[in-house]
Amino acid sequence: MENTRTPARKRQTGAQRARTSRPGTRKAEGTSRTLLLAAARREFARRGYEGARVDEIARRAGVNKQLVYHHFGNKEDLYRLVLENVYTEIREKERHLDLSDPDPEQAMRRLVEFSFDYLAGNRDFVALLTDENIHKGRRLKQVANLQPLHSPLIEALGQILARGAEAGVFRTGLDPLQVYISIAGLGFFYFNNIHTLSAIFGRKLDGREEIGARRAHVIDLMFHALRP
Amino acid sequence: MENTRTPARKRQTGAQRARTSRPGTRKAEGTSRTLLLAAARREFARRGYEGARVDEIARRAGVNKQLVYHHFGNKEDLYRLVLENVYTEIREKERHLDLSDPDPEQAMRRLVEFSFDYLAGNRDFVALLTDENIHKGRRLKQVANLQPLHSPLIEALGQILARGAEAGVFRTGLDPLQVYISIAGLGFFYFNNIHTLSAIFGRKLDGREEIGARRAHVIDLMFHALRP
Amino acid sequence: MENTRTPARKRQTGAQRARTSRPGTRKAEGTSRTLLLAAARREFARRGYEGARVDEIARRAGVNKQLVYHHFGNKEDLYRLVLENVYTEIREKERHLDLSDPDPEQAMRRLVEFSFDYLAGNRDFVALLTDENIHKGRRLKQVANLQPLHSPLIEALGQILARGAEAGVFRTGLDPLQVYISIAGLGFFYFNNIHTLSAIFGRKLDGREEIGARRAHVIDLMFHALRP
Amino acid sequence: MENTRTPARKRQTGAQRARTSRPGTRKAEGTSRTLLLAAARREFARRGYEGARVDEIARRAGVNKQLVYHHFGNKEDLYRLVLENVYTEIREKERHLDLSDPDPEQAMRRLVEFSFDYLAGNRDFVALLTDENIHKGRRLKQVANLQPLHSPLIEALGQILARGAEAGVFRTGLDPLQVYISIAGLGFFYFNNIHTLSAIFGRKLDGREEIGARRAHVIDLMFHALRP
DNA sequence: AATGAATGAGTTTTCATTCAT
DNA sequence: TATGAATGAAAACTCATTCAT
Repeated sequence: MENTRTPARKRQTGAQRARTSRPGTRKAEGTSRTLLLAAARREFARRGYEGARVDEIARRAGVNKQLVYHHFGNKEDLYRLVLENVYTEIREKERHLDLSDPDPEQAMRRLVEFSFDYLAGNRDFVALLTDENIHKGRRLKQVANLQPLHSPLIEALGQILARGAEAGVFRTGLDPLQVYISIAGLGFFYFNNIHTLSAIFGRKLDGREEIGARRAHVIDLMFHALRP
Repeated sequence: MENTRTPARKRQTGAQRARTSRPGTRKAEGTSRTLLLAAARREFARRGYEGARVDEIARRAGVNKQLVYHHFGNKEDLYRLVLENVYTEIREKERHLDLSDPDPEQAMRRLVEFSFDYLAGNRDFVALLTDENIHKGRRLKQVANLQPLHSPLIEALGQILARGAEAGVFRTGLDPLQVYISIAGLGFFYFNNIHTLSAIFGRKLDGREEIGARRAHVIDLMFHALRP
Repeated sequence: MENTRTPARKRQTGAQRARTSRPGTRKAEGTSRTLLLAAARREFARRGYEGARVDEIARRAGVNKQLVYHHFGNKEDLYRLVLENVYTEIREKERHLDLSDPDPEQAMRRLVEFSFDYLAGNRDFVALLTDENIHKGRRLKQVANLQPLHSPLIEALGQILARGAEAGVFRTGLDPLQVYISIAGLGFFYFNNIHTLSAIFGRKLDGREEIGARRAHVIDLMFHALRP
Repeated sequence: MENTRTPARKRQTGAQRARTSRPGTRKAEGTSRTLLLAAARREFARRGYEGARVDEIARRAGVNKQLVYHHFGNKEDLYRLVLENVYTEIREKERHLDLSDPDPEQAMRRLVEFSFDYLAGNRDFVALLTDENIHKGRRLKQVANLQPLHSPLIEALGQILARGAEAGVFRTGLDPLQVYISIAGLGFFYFNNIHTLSAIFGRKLDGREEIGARRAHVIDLMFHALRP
């Protein structure tokens, strides 16, 4: 009854070729590609992978739809690339995050604030992450070089906790991974579920003030939770 | 070009009518409807609204596709009904949750554990909630009788916090809503993002043991955070 | 611009229904499927697999294009089915061909005439066969139950040759398979290449008279070739 | 867009020289054109006109796709040129075929062998011819100077038959055109349908030995058929 | 002569939904 | 209540061709 849909000649045209572009040769070099990537990110974040429309991505980028296929091969490859970029971006940000402050509380505050502020400012990231999880992370797994991505962060967090414990400002016996997930979760859930939470509690949570209140609460909560 | 393909509340024909079935008339009374509802819930949770297929829902329920339309009108109405059911379900559970324990710490523990365990045991709920948020909660808003749904819970939580503060076991000045969101978020993020977190940290978090560790951490974290 | 279906030829189901209606079952039972199959056969024969248009097949069948996918899954599966049918058809015809005439010359004449006349009357078969060969028979190989298809025919031909040799009317030492291929080839090439041959020799070969001349020549040639 | 029939025709080489970093070397002279023509022939033969891809032709020739349009105008013109070349080629070969041997049997043998061997060695020709026929020879008709192409051959064959009849080695009353078609058909069908025949009879016919057997059979058959 | 970027016009395929029984 | 057949609208994707350099 069902049709065996064979992609058959899938091909990964364009995408590969376009990646090795040399700047300077053409003035519009990479422009349409960049525009498309940005539009794709937005569309995928807004509607999810299935809900996103290639047509709409092209329209938003202001270019012809076929360029999507020319540059990225197909919808799924484009999605994967967006995912990869989004992760690379946050990784870069994290890398530039100075957690080596001699004061462990200061370092911790910086981490918690960064985590919250990044999510607040990059709702696309939240949405993409979430949609990817609905699909069981299938596509993310196909993105290379991700495993060692956050490990340094966890390590840094472990050192902060250790230094804090030594200094007597943090309690001991905490798993850095769990703490990291908690820090992330306290902000993530708020932004991810901001619409249903608003609906259920009859209180629009998306305002500047409300977000500020949440931010304060998260910082406060974490610090109290880490006290010895 | 907006793709609002389905004129929102097109009609709630048939569906509503069918709900009030008279018992005793047919042996399979309500069966196909129930089967469809369960199948729909699973399919929507697994693939999101856009990714879900009406065909697949019917197939999973083992009935003819047309019955979907017969019982529920259309895909969106079915989705809304699933959403409503899912919320009604957790509301029921919460209602039966006894938070009136004279010991505020006991009551709090009960709430935190319930929150975590419910999410752990109802991944469908997590997924549906998340997908609904991707769509900005549009559909949830159309579900009636939801606003006052969780207010009692927030109230109860407020009382627990108050009693705990009075008893000197919790600190004061905490916004019950923020606390509630934190409790939920600490578990929700873990389950919602379990696939990407597993991929990124190279550690499968979906095992019984790992979930247990997370549960302990969440309880521990909350209690430390609430200490005076 | 798609096939704006004019109400005029929207469907002539009335006539069709009257033709194949069986009381008790569904009126249009299998009708659209049959119509599509016939249209597909024609379209594939006329344009080759790649040149054929699903749109056109549906238009010719007088049904909605999506029925193609409903009934056959996709273009390639439909093609495969057409191929299978075409082979089944000739197999049936061959099966009913009585080659057991005690007179081996009579039997041989029957075979040669049948072979030529079948190709003359089923240009679709010629075209489909040829297109399939351009694609290296890839699809035909996927059609089940084809290997033992013509073996009986070769066997029968072998017996005719043997009986003829015994009776002194045919020479000996002939490989039945080669003879079969020759018989088929003498007609096939003519019909397959009728257009280019006409162009090259400036003589339209597609007329009734020309075909008759070719037929006579083939029979004559084969009989002379088989003489002792 | 007119095409040049002379393969070695010189064209402007300024830009070309600029590209090949060594001004003065004309090694690439006309190369891309020739490469494209060869690639096109192969691609058209392998996939048919509709199945052939301009992209693939350029890729196989190792040049930019736009050169196809630069040199040949468009896909169809390129196809026509390939067709023309292919015919010119066989015409050249036939022209060099010495059929004036005083011994008519010798001349006939030469013709039959040439016909078979040419098809055996130029499968591209077989495929192109066949595809062209699927399209009813439309394009071939547009190729100039083809009508009188084979007439000399038919004439020569007529003379061979006449001399043979006179010498008592061939029978009389044979139409040279029919004989020619038979000679061609006996080989053509074998090569054209080699894949489906192999599939149907479960015997791979593409081996050196099998082809040799077919060759012997064809010669044998023709000579027996021509006997008085 | 040569190229990479871009595009218009299809083409297959998908999918929610309705029809007729 | 239940079903198989059919369909409209749109989706992803393809491909020959042109543009600008």
